Amino acid sequence: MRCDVGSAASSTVDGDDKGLRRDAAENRRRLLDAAERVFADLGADAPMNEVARVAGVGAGTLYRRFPTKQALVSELARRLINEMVAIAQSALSAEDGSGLEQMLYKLGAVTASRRGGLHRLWHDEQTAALKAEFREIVSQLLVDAQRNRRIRDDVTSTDIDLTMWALRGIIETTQGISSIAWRRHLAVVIVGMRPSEDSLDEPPLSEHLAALAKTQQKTPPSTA
Amino acid sequence: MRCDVGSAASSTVDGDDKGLRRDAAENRRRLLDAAERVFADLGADAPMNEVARVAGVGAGTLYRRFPTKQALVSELARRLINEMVAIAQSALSAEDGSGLEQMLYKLGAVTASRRGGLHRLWHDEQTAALKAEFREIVSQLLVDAQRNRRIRDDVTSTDIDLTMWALRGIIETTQGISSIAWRRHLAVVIVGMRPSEDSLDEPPLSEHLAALAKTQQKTPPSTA
Amino acid sequence: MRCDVGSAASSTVDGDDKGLRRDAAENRRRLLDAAERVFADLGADAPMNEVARVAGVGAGTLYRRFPTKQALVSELARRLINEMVAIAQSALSAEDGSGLEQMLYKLGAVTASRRGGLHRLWHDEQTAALKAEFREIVSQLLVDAQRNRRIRDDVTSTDIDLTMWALRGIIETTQGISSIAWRRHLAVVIVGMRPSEDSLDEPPLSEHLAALAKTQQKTPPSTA
Amino acid sequence: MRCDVGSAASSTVDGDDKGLRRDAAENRRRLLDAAERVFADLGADAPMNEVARVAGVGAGTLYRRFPTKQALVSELARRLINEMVAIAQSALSAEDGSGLEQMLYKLGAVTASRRGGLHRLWHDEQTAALKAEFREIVSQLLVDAQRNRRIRDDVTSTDIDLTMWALRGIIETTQGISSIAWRRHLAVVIVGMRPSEDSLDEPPLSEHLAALAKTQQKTPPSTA
DNA sequence: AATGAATGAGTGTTCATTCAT
DNA sequence: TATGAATGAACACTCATTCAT
Repeated sequence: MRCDVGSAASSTVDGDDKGLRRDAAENRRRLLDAAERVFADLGADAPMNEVARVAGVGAGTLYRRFPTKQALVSELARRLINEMVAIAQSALSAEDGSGLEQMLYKLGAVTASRRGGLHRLWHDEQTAALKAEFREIVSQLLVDAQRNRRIRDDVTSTDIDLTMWALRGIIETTQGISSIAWRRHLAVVIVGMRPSEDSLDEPPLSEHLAALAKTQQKTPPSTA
Repeated sequence: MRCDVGSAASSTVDGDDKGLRRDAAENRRRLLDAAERVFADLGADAPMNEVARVAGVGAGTLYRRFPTKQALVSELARRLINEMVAIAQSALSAEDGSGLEQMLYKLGAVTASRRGGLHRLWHDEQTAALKAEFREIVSQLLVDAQRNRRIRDDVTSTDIDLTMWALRGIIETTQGISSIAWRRHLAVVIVGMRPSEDSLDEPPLSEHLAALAKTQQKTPPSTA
Repeated sequence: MRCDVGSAASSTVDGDDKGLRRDAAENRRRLLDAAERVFADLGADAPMNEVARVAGVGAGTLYRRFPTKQALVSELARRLINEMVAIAQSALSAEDGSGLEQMLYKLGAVTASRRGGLHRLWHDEQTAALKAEFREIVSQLLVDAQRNRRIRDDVTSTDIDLTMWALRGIIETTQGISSIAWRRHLAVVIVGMRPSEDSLDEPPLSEHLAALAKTQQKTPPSTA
Repeated sequence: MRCDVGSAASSTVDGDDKGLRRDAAENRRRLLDAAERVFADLGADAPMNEVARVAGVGAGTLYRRFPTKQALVSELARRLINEMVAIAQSALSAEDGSGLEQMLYKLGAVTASRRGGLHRLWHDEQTAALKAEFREIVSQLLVDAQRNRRIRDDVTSTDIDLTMWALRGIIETTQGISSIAWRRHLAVVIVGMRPSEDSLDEPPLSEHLAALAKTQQKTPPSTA
């Protein structure tokens, strides 16, 4: 029951093909799609030659478009986060505060269709601005959900981050077993975030980070 | 004097050194400890030579004990699951039904301390028997928790699997940022599993798998 | 309309653009100038694409004019020797026998301004005729200098060759350190060539070559 | 009439094989000799694989001994300068002031036997200390020669540097034509350095460098 | 005719694995 | 039996050259 989604990857949200001749632009898209599939199937350390082969071009062409493997991976990250931003934005139109939940389900689906080694993508430096944009929208969705009493007040937007990373963990583990196992976990998590009398006994990640930042301000940076 | 014990899986944490001379057994342990540290520090594609170096032996000795890198990694998986079994067993002694929750927190801590790329270990064929043993205990813990009204009745043991995989996803992503971020998520999940009036709108993974198994029985296996 | 003029070598500095449309001729000159600059800056293994880029043309245009990199390099050699011939000719007008010395200083300056990896150019087959022309003039200059008692009689024109190669060695080594270090060595060499009582204890290169030629006549050529 | 001197390279002056097993030490020497021959035949950008092939080992063995190509080249440089130092030292024993001249002839012979791409070796950073040692000895030889009236007083030790670089230029150009052509040029240069009434009209390199250093002290370094 | 995108063999380098000592 | 040197198949990346537009 292998599911080579394949063409689903083509409908992405990126506009950086400007300034390229037609065939070059098409090649660029072909390369990115191939990379997505190859990294999905073989993991993040799949050979660049394999990406080129699947895209049906020579290695040189791949390197003409993406000067290093890292650049290719970064571009995949950018495409992914672009998609995430678009999903989050479209969730803003929900009027009953359910936008956050809608978004999470859609993000899970997108992540599952990009089964590949997306581990380190989140921390890619190149996408900082995009991630900030994404977080901004998530914050709005969260406030909206809380105002509508769908999500408890002590949930923070870092909890949404954790949830996405959690779903990724499940998706990676259940590859080839079930492509929707993550939905069950998300259902549990959403119930856990609903207003209730049970207290959340752990502080949110944001507090850890704040504490960490404060520590680093006091101690002189080790420059290592 | 090959030591491919394989199915002889016992529930001791490090019980497979029997049949080896004392020094050889110690060598074996040293190698596994070194591998754990090296994979944690350098990632799963750390060189075998580095493992040997840290263990203080020659590469040949490492390969005498573990004939391939995969064998070494599998053995790490076995050790990890052994530890998980031990943790689960010790949680059985809780009398108020909180054993499941205790276990999850402890498993998270163990996973976080094994930061290395243990992604695919869960599906390692060699550990099937151990995993069955682990699942058996988890089932008991779950029943116990449900009998004590700490966990809602429609939670299944596959939900515990999902939770562990979710924690792994978070741990991998937050490496170097926070070593306890996963605890917050676990708190949310546990609240989500508490008896409540909110329904879980998604079927558990076990149902997917059952459906899948039924399908595969009908279709002749593709032998691929 | 290939332009492999080859043996039609004239003594003009840039005379091989005849038969090309005006713009093509200009393109050709632009390419050669670009190549000179690029090889000077980046060394002899600078990429052809860089040459094209600096020339402001596409790679295809470069390859239309010079079918291989070697062809481009050979043409640079031809240009250089053309320049050398011109310098030698203009030195013929000195009336006091100092033409040879003037020429050597000017050749050094030209070589220093072509810092690029022009090592093997001297032996390029394409320039044999030009080199013969150059040697002819050098012989005249040498005779003139000897007649004027500026150069001792046992100096041969191969000594002038050696001197030029020596200057090239210095120029290559002192690149970026000093662009005129070679002048000092040339001054020493010229003093060494002045009539004096000190004997030159080594036979000139011409004798080695004569001996070599005689040997090869006896032994049948190995056809390898 | 190719002359694969070959084994002449083995009698070098280096003692860095200590701490290696016998076979490894032999391999190391084999690799250096092979590198010398390969770089001589194919130029400095000969493939590392070719060096390994000629040495009769795998690529990995070459890289075990020399972690980068640069390291291999540097080691060749070190061996060469070591030899030069030894030659210079042995020239110190001449009692009539002819040591400098003896040294130059011997250095020429050594350079000619290392026909390969020795261009950049002289400026290799790793050998600064060795070069200082060499220069120190050359200074002594020069003073000695001047005291014995064999060399004029306005010759400086940078003139000896220039002479060596000049010989290298000749040797590279005359490869395969004559292996001793450089001797004639050296004879001319030595006569040019003998005490005479002809003045050297150019300042020595040392003055250029001093001027350059002074300039750089005044202008703030451009950090480029 | 000019362009520059595409090609693919080749380069330096790494690392799982083998084997002589 | 333990060692670590040797191996050679990859891998990321480059560049001379070709060819569709």
